[in-house]
Amino acid sequence: MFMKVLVAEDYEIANQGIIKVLNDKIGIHNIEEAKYCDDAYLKFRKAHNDQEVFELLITDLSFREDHKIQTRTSGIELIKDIRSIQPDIKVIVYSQENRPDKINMLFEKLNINGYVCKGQHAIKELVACVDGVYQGNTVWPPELANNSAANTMIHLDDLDMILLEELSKGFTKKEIRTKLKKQNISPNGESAIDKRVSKLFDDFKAKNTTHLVAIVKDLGIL
Amino acid sequence: MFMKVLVAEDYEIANQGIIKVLNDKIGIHNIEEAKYCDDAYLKFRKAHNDQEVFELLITDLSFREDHKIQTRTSGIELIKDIRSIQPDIKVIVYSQENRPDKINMLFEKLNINGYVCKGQHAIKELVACVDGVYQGNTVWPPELANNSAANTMIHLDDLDMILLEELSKGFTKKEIRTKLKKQNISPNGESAIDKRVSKLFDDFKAKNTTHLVAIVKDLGIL
DNA sequence: GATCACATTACAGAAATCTGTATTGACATA
DNA sequence: TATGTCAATACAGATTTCTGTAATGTGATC
Repeated sequence: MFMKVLVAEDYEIANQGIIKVLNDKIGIHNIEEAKYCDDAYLKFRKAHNDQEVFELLITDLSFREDHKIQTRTSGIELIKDIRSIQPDIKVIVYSQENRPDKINMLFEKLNINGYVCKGQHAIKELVACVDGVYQGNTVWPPELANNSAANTMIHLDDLDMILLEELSKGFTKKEIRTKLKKQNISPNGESAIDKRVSKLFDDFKAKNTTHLVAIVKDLGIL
Repeated sequence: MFMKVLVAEDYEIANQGIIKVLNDKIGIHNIEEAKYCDDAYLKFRKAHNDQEVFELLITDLSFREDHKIQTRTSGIELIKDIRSIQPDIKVIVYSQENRPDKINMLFEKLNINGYVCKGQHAIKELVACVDGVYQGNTVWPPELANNSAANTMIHLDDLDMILLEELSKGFTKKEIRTKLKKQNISPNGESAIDKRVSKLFDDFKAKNTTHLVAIVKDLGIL
């Protein structure tokens, strides 16, 4: 089993809960906790420098902001930063998030190893997840495993994401086209962009750009 | 002090945490708990019918959905339903939400008596809040009390909310105008609507409708 | 009653959106 | 090589957005 684990979670109670589960149900005792992303990153760096690396990171996604100024404000940044130094570290996300698109994104873009939804059965799920990840598996939350949601999901490529992002920032399609040309991203023709956006309308059943952005915001894609 | 309290919160751990605080720190022992809004409503109704009314409701805002089909899915509906039967019941919201606009809305529209943010100092805040509410005060979370945020906040009236809502659903301004006329909501002239939306652009520093909707979605106003 | 401030309304025009059709080029397959 | 498919592109138009100006109405104040 994992020998050394880092837990990043800002709510003290949840943090202690995770540690207790790792202790009692799995028998992991070498655990460090952090209430802030930056704090977690520092502990990770120290362990890495001391050649006593963490084998598993369990982290929340959203960290409440308070008086302490943080350079990292979300678990996503934390994961990216840590993985850039130690690519083989296993990562389990423990979060409130239950939107399929977003969870899917975590597995696809960040290559996380497991996901546990905060909720009524979090303890059982967490134990199963840690076990599974230790055995080298990718552990999806039960709500999404074998679920058509992940398969029938609308696939958005980088250009789609750029378009959604820029549109939500209020840029016109002409402005976006100019930006794309500057950055040598193709396609960047007028009609190609129009068609892409129209396809997004179809995918999300949106009536117009405003509706589209509202929908993807609700889905948590943006 | 309050003699009978109803706690609605879907996470068992948090639920127990609230009860423990009420027990240990305030000395309230007649407490009922509910993990679902509907369940909370039923317990409320039963107590009301039995003439053993609750004096205080402590509720979360968001309730995770699971296999049980619920008619009420948010604390907001629960509060409205309960207040429609027993208008003088005191209500404290205990939630993750930390967006000033939304919290402000709870006080203004729902007339809640207190608000406690889930977080690092929730215990202390909850105790102070229950005390304050018992003394007849309205208790804002410390982050917002005496804070300019509440005062400098952009004031949105019903029409503003309708416009934001309809725009986010992808309706054109012409369609919205027609709707407003049908429902006898004024103003509903072309230019009045245009001007309202333009004012929203100014308020939220939005470039266009799409940008506006993205901003208010991020702020949680929609 | 006169005046001022303010909100609603009407109208108008430039810009952007959205939806078509038609053409071109790249690529895989027979 | 020939063919079919798909994406990118060009172009066009009808609709909507967004921003002005000007006219009208309403309510408060002197």
